[in-house]
Amino acid sequence: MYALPDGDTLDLGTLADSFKALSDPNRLRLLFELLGAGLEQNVGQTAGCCNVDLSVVSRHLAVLHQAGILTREKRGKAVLYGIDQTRMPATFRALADALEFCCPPSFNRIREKEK
Amino acid sequence: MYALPDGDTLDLGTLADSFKALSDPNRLRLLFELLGAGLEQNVGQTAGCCNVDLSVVSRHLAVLHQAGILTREKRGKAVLYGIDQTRMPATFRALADALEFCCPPSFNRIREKEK
DNA sequence: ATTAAATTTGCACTATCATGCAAATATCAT
DNA sequence: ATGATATTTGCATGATAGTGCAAATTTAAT
Repeated sequence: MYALPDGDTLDLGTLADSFKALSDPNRLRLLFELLGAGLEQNVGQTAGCCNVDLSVVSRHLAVLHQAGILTREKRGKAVLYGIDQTRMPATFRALADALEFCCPPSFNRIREKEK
Repeated sequence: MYALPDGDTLDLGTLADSFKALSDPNRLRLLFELLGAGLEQNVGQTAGCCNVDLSVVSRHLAVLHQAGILTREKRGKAVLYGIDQTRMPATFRALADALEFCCPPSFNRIREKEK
């Protein structure tokens, strides 16, 4: 559990799992596919972005859901995935802040000069 | 190459590599160690956060540097690592925006109702 | 009840990764 | 040069991950 400057608190294991879920190119393609669509899509529809077996897509989407990145909803015989907006946006922003405000203003500039 | 709403452009392979670098608990510990310090530290100093061999820490820090997350500077017989503020903060913010603004305002709320 | 459509699961295979230990390398101090 | 300190590299090992294919499962339609 890590406390961030803005008061947010991050669980390390959970965070690592989220990043692991995002560490595969095909999973990133699936995420951007859903981002571009702006709507929830079923497994077959999102599969268009990736040149892999449908079963692989199914597994990838499940991983992204498990990691809290996608929502999942059963709708008849289809399964709809969408962008989960509850956790990741805030997490990304907290990390951006942490990286930017951790160090003295001259931090990276000084390093550049010394190269 | 993906274009984001705010005009930023993301290379998928590079992004996947960054996330992969952040997908290991010990590497996250090292990152937060440096964040907490707020200063550049050498390998031995950062190693305190992780109960692993020093060689493992050395490799982890190298991975984080390769991924553009840490800066690396040789200083005498020591190697100093620090937070690299050039790319990741902007990337995290762009992703946060993309996730938040991709979908209609009611996106996740509707899903909740239907559960 | 059968059939069709969408998704998941089991299995096998290959590749990559995290780790520890020992040896090697680099740099500084004496 | 010798020795000390900091880091890296080679090697082996056990674990995990991405993938394709075939079979199983679930749900809707006829």
